[in-house]
Amino acid sequence: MITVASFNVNGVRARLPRLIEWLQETRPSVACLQEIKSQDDGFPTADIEAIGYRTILHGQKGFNGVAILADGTAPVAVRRGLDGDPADEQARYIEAEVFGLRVACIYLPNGNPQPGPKFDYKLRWMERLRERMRQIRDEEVPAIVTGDFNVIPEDGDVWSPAAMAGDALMQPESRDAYARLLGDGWTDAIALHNPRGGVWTFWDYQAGAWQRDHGFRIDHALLSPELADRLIATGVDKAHRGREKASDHAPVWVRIRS
DNA sequence: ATGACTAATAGCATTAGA
Repeated sequence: MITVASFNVNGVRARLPRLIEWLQETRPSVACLQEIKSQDDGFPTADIEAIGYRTILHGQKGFNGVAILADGTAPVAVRRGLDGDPADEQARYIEAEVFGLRVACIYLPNGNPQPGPKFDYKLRWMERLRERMRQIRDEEVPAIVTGDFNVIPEDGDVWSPAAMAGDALMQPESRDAYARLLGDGWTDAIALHNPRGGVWTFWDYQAGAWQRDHGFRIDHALLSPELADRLIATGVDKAHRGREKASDHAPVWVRIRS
């Protein structure tokens, strides 16, 4: 079996003890990290190699940044960044081959406040992502696109649709763009296994959101048709959100047949 | 009605997050 996990760590250096213990406790085959907030130079590669993981990165100073870790083997990078906007310098996409899978790790733009240039950037980025995902789909390979999508797909994916109504994460334009990805043949693995919703992957640091279970589902795992057939299980490592100095996201994972 | 909290920077206040 192969487990592919995704974890928005909200700063890899600030999160290093939590990240190391999560890797050791759950031992995913592949771990996709977002918001490492680190350049390649500052990434704690040695600490991660010391527990048996190899890393490839698309880093950036201060913000964003994505990485793919693999247990005992080095992921082979396929690309960093998306086509369609040469001026875009934000590190939000990395894609690799590992364990016979194509794995894309994404950190989709938040888009707040909306309307505005950040929301426009989000929607453009989603169209660029769609183009790449259509290319991957057309290769007919077992593939997973996972990470922080910053989209609440349905009202059942948020503790209070009313409280979040004005947020970029659940605007109709954001949801429609996400739905188009699924319409191209990708399967939302966590939604498939939780059809009634009510599963959260993010709880804000503010207003006691964790204690009140005021969360939403924005970290997703999308499977190509060739991989969806091999899906065994999905999960959210919710308990890790409640630990000391936790990220505001919990890790999510899918387990597939080898 | 508002704000709440956290991380990174080369800024000890500001930006960004979601």
